[in-house]
Amino acid sequence: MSPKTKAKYEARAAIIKALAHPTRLFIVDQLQTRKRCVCELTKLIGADISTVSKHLSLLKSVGIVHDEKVGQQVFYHLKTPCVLRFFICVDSVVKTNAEEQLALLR
Amino acid sequence: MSPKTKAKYEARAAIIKALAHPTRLFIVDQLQTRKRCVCELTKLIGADISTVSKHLSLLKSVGIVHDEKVGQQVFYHLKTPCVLRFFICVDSVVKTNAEEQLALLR
DNA sequence: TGGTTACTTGGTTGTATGGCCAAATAGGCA
DNA sequence: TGCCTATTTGGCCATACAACCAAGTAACCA
Repeated sequence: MSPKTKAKYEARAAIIKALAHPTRLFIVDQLQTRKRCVCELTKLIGADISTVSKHLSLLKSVGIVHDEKVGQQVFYHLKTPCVLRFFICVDSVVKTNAEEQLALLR
Repeated sequence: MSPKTKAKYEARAAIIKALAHPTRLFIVDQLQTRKRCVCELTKLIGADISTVSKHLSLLKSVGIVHDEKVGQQVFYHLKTPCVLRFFICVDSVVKTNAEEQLALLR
């Protein structure tokens, strides 16, 4: 693989890696409808606020979300809604896997 | 997050995680046109064959690729081409990031 | 059967990640 | 100013990942 090709796939992988965590997927899903502050997401997720903050800053660093400070709160919103369409594909893979598992038991 | 919700996002994350590596993204891209054997992919990638084999087995374990033994060779093919569409979105994120970087320099 | 090729698996090592706690920063309000 | 709330950052620890090498398995061929 040439250095140029490698760089291309590394750039892509960095973004996909940012999505490759259950909590961050949940966050993206929650931001689908509207922007939310860190405190709200923290309540929904049920983890330490520092953990949630780090997940958000990772999503922000790769350009998936954007943040906006309003008073003391920081609101995050989804910058690239196209990632949501991917979930449909992912869910179809999950479903197919489950069906194949079932088929093996028959 | 309820245990059920958590399980849903964990299942999704496992699949996305499998894609979150430059080599595996390259493999998926290569399998887009046709199935390929491990030896061919190994040459294209330029890593140890054991490394490539492990990447393939990970992709297989989450249901993204499928393998087929023909003589001594094992051919892998893409089972879920919908993942390719995601790359378009990912590339748009990469592009937007680059443009924003440029804008900052102006 | 013995050797060669293709691939997988096990072992080891270094590095990255994710979680929490604690401390630092920043904005509002009394 | 001083306190309270919201958020980020640093430190620490446990776990997971990726790479290579070496050894094991499987199919073909002489």
